[in-house]
Amino acid sequence: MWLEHANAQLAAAGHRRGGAREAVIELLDTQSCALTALEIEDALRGGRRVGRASVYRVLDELESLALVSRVDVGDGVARYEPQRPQGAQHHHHLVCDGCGRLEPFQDDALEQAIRRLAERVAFDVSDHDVTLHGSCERCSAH
Amino acid sequence: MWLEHANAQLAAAGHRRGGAREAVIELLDTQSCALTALEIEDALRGGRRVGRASVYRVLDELESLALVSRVDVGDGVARYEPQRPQGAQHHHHLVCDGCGRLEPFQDDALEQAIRRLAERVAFDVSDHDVTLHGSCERCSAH
DNA sequence: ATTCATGCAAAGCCTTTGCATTTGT
DNA sequence: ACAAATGCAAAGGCTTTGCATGAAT
Repeated sequence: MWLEHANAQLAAAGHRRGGAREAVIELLDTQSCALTALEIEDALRGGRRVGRASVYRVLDELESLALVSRVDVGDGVARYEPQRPQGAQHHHHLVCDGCGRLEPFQDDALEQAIRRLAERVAFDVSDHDVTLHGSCERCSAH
Repeated sequence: MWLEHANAQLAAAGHRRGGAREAVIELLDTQSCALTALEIEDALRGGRRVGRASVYRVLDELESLALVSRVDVGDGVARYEPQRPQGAQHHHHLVCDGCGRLEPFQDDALEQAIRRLAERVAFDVSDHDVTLHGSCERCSAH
């Protein structure tokens, strides 16, 4: 679904197809949460190897077409995840400051609060990120 | 107010006083929004000069005592701002993706949504960040 | 006198860029 | 054939670390 959407958008934007980009898109399509560039490179180690620079370049293209969103949870590493059409599977993240675990969540009340907020500020808001920091179940046990 | 609080906490944690840290704390105390390490270093160029490494080390100490909070708006640079007691002046950020301008905002409905959300998730939530991306008035004009 | 705080320079890490090569159309 | 896509290596930028010096108690 997202894969087809992404390919269509890329074609419409006048991009040629290429093996590296195809591999990155196929991988992202199977993910529900965010991956770092390095994780993507590693995950592709088995199949179609993709150079690190290409991973970054592909992610950059995809981001500029709003096909992926960049997530920054504050550890200095950028993460990327598919941005599905019509906001499907739109979510935010819980980050465990103990072990680094990343977990997605959805919350309608939060989204509504943000929509209302976006209307009253001077900015033309196009996107938003919410990150909850804390300790996951496992780390809290200690 | 925050300055005193910060110094008290540092003393309680067994830290000695030092010129570099004092300078950083005094600067942060006058700020209402987040600064990068480099901005802090530059701002102190006139008075008590502080080495870059010291800026980072001081910020790190302050963060681990929850005296500052680290804000990451997605441009790959860490920003720091005083975390005042009792959540005073607690706010989040609007980021202009055009010019990089950073603007704080407060919203009670948003905070309430996050409080409720924090109760129903498996994590022990200690903190949260909200970033709205978009275009500021000036950039939207073009 | 000890031990912590600081500064400088070097090292690290993620990310971007330059350039030659390969690949798609 | 032409231009875009890719890979490698080098360069960049922010942040951290090592080590010697200075300051606080």
